[in-house]
Amino acid sequence: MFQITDGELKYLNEISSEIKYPKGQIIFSTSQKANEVYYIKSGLVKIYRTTSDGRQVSVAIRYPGDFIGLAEVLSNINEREYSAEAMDNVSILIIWKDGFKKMLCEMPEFSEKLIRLMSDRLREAQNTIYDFIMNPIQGRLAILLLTMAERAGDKSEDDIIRVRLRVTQEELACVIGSARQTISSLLNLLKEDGSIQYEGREIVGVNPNKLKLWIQE
Amino acid sequence: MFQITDGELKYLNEISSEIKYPKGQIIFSTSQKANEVYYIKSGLVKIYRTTSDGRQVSVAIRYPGDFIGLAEVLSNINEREYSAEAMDNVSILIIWKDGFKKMLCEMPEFSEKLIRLMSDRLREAQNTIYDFIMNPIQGRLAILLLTMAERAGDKSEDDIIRVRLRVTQEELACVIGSARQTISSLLNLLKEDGSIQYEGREIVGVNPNKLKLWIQE
DNA sequence: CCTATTTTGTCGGCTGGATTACAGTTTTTT
DNA sequence: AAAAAACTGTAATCCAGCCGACAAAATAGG
Repeated sequence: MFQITDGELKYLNEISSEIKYPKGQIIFSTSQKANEVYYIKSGLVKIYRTTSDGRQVSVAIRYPGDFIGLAEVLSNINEREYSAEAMDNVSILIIWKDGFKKMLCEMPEFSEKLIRLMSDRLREAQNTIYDFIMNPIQGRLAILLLTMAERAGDKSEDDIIRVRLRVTQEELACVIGSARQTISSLLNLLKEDGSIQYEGREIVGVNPNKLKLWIQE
Repeated sequence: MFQITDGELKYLNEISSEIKYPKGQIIFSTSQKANEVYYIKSGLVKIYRTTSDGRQVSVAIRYPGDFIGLAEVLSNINEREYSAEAMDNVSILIIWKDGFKKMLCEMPEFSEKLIRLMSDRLREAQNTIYDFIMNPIQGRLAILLLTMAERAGDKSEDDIIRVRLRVTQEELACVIGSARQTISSLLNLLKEDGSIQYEGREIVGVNPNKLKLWIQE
């Protein structure tokens, strides 16, 4: 998928400043002015909206190497539609709109790549919609854990992916539109089944092949 | 949102050929080669995938003025991930990949607009995900009818939107991930309520304000 | 115009998963 | 180290909405 080149990263570094957000900190939130985009150097970020009755609904999780806050800036929308929060200690480059747009003009290959990036994200979002329709909760959870592991973990020699996912059940529930208690039982089910290695409050390994058995295709 | 200029349309006409598809005809389908994009001149098109057990799941509906088949071409994917079917009698321009990419190079403003288009679509898809999590079936149905009316209907002097939506309940069910029978009762409920005007098998008018009362925000 | 096919209405039964409730556990704060 | 706060496990209850079944209506096709 999308990979930034060294040259592009160098350019980015010049026009941006690096900020570190501790776990739980809000990076931007709904209806703020959308004057900048961000590039994640390390850590996980959740994109979500808070509903009128106070619940959170997440529509995506972003990983190191991802841009966030792009959609509003590229659509020329003034206000953020979603909020972003650090799920970890996160290190981020903040890039002002004008600088970013200038970069797009000066580096046409980057601009081309950005079309591909947005296109990839659209396909990803459509697949999420598809998965929501097709899969009951276990399936959605399996898909989520699988993608999180693939993007945040290291493949080891056997086909188990080693990770260190410190995510609360509440957070998982928000992403797949479910209740915390349901996640609790399901995680233990997946653990028994050997689909995931789940120690204390941390997921430390997932077995993709076993997990996939839970997913409706 | 995205609007094509006369100049762009003229260019498109030169590099494309027009095809008419009767209702029900498949325009492209999953795992075919993705060598072209399409521009809808008239009619509605559903983007969907057929599941292993034969059901259809729709992830979007596209309207006149929309491109379809873009994501695979822009992501440089070889095979279609979704299928497209004419929901009406549809008139479409078919534009070959090479011609389209050439157009992107020759018309940089168009290329810029395309980024905005993909960005709009991503936001739209994210909102769909949000709505799926937040809304029970009535809400999703209300949202669907509202967007269909807004995009395929004409606003009349009062705030009722006049449309002519000949869509089966089955098709609506596929889009919101529900069962046909449920749609049947809900449509009649919305009709009684005055949210929609529903005669025979056709939706001929919707009242946005009343419909919105069914939607969780 | 008659027949075959597709679409719609309706109605119980059944169930996945939300909700409520509370106790136990781990982490953070003081 | 104690107290507070945040997170997790489990169990009982309840209901939105899926499913199956079938009759009625509309459309299409010959």
